[in-house]
Amino acid sequence: MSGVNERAHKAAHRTPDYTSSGPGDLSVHRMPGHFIRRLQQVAVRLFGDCVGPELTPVQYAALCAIAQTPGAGQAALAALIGYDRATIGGVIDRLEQKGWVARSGSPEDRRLNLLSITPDGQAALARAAPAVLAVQDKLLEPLDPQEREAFERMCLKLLAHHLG
Amino acid sequence: MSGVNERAHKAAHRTPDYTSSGPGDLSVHRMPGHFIRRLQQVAVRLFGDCVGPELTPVQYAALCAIAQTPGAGQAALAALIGYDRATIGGVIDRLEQKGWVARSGSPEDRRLNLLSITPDGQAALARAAPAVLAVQDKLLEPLDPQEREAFERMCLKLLAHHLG
DNA sequence: TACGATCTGTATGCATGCTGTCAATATTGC
DNA sequence: GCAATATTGACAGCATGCATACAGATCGTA
Repeated sequence: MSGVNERAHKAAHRTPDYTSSGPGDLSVHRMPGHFIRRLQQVAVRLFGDCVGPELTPVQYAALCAIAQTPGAGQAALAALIGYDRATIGGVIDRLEQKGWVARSGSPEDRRLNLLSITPDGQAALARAAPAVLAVQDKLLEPLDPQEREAFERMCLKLLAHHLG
Repeated sequence: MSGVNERAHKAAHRTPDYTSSGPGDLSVHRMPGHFIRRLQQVAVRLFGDCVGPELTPVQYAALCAIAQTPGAGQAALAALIGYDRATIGGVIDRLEQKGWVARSGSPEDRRLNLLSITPDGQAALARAAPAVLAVQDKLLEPLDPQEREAFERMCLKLLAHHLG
């Protein structure tokens, strides 16, 4: 195990939650919102462990979306992956700084920053893809195939309800 | 619907994901890690909508843990709810600034900041509790009782595997 | 008892994330 | 054609989160 998020991880080892909390527990440890928070924490740590520090989950999602939707503006990109317009700016900044993404103005609409992936960006994406897929597998590792299918189906159901 | 996270929420409405993405989609929209990320986003937005801006999810969890574990230091508190030692400091700062939490040194171990909840903090906690419970319910609203049980069980299974 | 290992809180730096605001630019209604 | 409106990207501000490093304090042990 790498040192990513070592403190929070070690900390979690010291709590008895998640393995034996009793039915009378009214604290945060019984709340789905807290589960999701901790799962997000786990997923980010796994991503760092498997993919490495050169690409964050957010940057991967953005790079992926840019590759699949060439010529989109920042707002359109944010819409695609559910980010905020204010957040995506900094993400693109960092991807641009690495030379993986290029901004170019649009002649038709001078407000837009048309985004495109560079060859280096393509290479980085291809390099990271296997590890990213491995993360998804490790994440759901303790679930059997039926449970995985059910988990993903319920996640999609929740997202469709709250976002759709 | 309140205006919390309006931009990302409106953005999400414009994407066809989560309702009709085809089986050949290799993008981020098929990845459990991305689902969890979006669910976390939804949960935070629901929390803001139901509880209000005076208490964040993180602050609620911390306040809750302090109320249940009086006399714990910051590191112990962080371990209880899975935060980082470096993060909890700022959270406590803000709770202390609101007058809901008090720091006091320990005579036995002068490194420790013993944490305790104030009467105002107790009141804030009691005020927020119903809304926080409502958030959990709204979050899993689209799932029937069996699905909710299964979802929570699988979350706990995942967390026990990755943290335990 | 001295000393090294460990623990605690803090500070810094980086990366998300969201709110509110703003200027520039398009679009629409009249 | 022009005024009201909407959209876009940028910026400031606040709140997580984590890695790293540091100083003070404690603990285990030789």
